[in-house]
Amino acid sequence: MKDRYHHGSLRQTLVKAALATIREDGVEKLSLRALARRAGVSTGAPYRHFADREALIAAVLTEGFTLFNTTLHAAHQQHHDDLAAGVPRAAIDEVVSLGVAYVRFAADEPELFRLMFGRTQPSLDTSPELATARRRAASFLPSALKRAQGEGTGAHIPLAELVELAWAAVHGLAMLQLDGMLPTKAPADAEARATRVAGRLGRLLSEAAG
Amino acid sequence: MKDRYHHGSLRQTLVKAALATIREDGVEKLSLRALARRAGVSTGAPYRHFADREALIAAVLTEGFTLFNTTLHAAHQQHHDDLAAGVPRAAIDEVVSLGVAYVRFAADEPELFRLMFGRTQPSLDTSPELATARRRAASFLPSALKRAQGEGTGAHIPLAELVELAWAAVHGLAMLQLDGMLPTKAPADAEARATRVAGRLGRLLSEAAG
DNA sequence: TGTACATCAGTGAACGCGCGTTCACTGATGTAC
DNA sequence: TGTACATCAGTGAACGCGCGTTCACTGATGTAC
Repeated sequence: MKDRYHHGSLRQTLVKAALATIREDGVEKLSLRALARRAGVSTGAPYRHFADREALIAAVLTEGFTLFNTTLHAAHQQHHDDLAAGVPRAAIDEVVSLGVAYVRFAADEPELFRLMFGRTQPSLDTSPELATARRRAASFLPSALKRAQGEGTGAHIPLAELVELAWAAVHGLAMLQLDGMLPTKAPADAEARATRVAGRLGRLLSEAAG
Repeated sequence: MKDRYHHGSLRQTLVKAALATIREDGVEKLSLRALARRAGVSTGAPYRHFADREALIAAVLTEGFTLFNTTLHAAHQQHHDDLAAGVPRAAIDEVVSLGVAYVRFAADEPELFRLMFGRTQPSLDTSPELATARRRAASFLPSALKRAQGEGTGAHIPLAELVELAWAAVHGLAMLQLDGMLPTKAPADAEARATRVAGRLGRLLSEAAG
């Protein structure tokens, strides 16, 4: 594989290598030359597969949102049976799970998360796959919250407002932890805090409804 | 001033120019060479005042937190009289004002805010002024929330938990708006949303207390 | 008040670096006959 | 099945860039006498 003139799957290899580099050093450090080196390929090779650096980043971003969506979807699935069975408070529990999964993803993938939710070059949003993945990521919380309203939780608050509040809380927690603004000794602390905050918010919303 | 061999206040000029550059293009684009050019001074001159690029950034960061603290302090002051007079709900109103001021600052100073709350080089935290300014910034919300608890709002929730929740919500809102994740047509939208979310959170906490 | 001198701020050329991107090329692959 | 040829992936040298940082220097400033 290393010796062949034609690599065979360079595009994929480059995206993987880019992901690894970003995980290690962040996007700023990502360079096509270093990437080519890492992939064992010449300087010009990446340009066969990506128009420029931005295009490569867009591909990584898409990959990132796909991973994120997988995580959130797993959190959703966890509650699938309870939801189907109409177990009381199943939906608000789902919201909490989504929140915890969100924060956990940020903690597990700090650089990727920062890239995904950082300053967005407008040029990056030309890719339709990326737009789709982005939209899907933004859909989990609203639909779970809508279900929660069906259970009566926060039913008196407009859905859009509920989404703003919950998303902000979860996103802020993720960010503050990434930035070390909250005292976090162990990774377990992050998880515990996410559970605590999401749970608290869920309870506040439930109480207010009753 | 431009013609003199000795600039006279180059250090200050450089920090100002750095702030301006960051506002325009973000930290990544900040280069000492460009800065020297902007200040009308030779390439080597900045090194009279800053050991390296990092040191300059630390100075800008300190400036940034000072501005931030001024904003938050103003929001606090606005409620000073009501607090002193023991007006009911004065403290929770103060919390809401702080939240709105926080989000407004982020909207007004997107790049600076990103820098302040972004990935922190450990090397940046050697400056004691910066550490002080950081600590002060982190103190407004906790002390206002403590006063709110005195009024009964969220009194049954541990203060630390209250701080986590409120800070996360406010910080997340600021970040999501910066990143364009929330539909924001006008700057006024940002302000309105901040008021809405902070107000909602305040009400949830008050209701839960009653 | 005037002079010598130390101090220190700013100069500008230079070093070395890694980058993004291009381009004429080479070598492998697959397809038409 | 074998051959000619088009296609396309990867090569590696080259261009031009801006950067951080250093250093021997020059010119201004202030201080001691």
